[in-house]
Amino acid sequence: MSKKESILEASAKLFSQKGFKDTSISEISKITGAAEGTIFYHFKNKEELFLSILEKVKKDIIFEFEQYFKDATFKNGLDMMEGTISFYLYLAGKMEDQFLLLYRHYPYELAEANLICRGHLEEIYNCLASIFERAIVVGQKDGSIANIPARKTALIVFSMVDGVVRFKTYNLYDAGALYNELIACCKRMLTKK
Amino acid sequence: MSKKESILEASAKLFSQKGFKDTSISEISKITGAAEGTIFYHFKNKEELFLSILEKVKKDIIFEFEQYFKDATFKNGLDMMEGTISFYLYLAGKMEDQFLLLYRHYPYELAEANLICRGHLEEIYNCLASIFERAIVVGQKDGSIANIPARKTALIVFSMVDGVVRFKTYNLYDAGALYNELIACCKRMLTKK
DNA sequence: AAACCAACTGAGTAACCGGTCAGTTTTTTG
DNA sequence: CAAAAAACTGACCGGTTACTCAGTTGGTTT
Repeated sequence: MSKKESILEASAKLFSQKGFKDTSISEISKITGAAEGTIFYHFKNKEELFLSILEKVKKDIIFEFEQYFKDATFKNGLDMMEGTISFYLYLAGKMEDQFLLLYRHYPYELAEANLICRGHLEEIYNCLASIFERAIVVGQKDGSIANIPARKTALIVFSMVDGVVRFKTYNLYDAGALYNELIACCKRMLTKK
Repeated sequence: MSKKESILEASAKLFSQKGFKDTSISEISKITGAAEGTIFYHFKNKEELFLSILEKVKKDIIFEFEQYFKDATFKNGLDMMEGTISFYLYLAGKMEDQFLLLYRHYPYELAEANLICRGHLEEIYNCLASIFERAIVVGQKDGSIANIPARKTALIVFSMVDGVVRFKTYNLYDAGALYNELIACCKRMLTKK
């Protein structure tokens, strides 16, 4: 692995686990074995290093969902929603560090001043919301999901699933223990009476 | 207002809006007009200043809910749940700074090392989860809510509502625009088929 | 072998950080 | 009013921060 790659990898982990401000360049230098100067040779400054990491997170998340839907088949829209939630929870575990980065405040604070950062975040959330929305639209066509506002309901399902993942992140509750109930709640929410 | 109170007020706002690490003692000093030494006269160190703020947040949130339930009357458990969600969203707006503080990572990181911090957080979340749970239990007795696991479902409703508030906090979606749909989703989730 | 160049180095810098402390001012008490 | 206590001050300190830059390295081209 090149020095640049190892800098990206190490700082992604540190930014996720400790936060942007709490991660110093000297720490990244020590872990990677690269001199501090090397870090600034590859990245103009600390902020640009962060943006490179965020861009990778965006690409990785979108890629993973694309791969999942490429091979997956569903009985109907409701089944597709169950699969989506299930995969989201799986991914939040597999890509724990990347998700943690998105649960921190720094990206959203930076997004207020930096258009590139804002663009990455909007792409990520738009992609995720659209995935949930698509399942609802499909389900409404095949009759497995009730006639409810697709986009708004998608956002609520998304925030529900994401909320459970966050609780786990903060060590408040175990998302795994809530899995069955989460799916059951979601089904009651989406199906016809 | 005493110097100590103005230090607490100003630093609560700054810790919420900028984060713990990004708020310097000199900044608190400038805003309050208190000398830096005065801050350390009233609070042993920066961490203890934070704990004082967190304790106040805990007391305020619990007090607000107590006040609400003291005067409120509900038709049944489902109505109680609607009132609870509604009040939670109202409170998240009214006490925006205090909620923002709880959405940051610092409290949870500190909680891993500091038992007092952990205690405050557990009290807050336990209180909130119990409020949602109580509405479900009441609803199951009067028949307005289906026979579903009360505690687990309460956690899911809580994380759903909280997730929507967070999205608003991050300027991703407007929680207000989702209000009607949130209540509708919750009703479908809780009522019998 | 000489010239070239991207990759890399780490000592150095100015700014800032949380925290201390000896001393001053204000308030309370006897 | 005087003495004691509490509140307050800001210069000062050692340590850390992001970032710079003059110089070195090692592989490729001519």
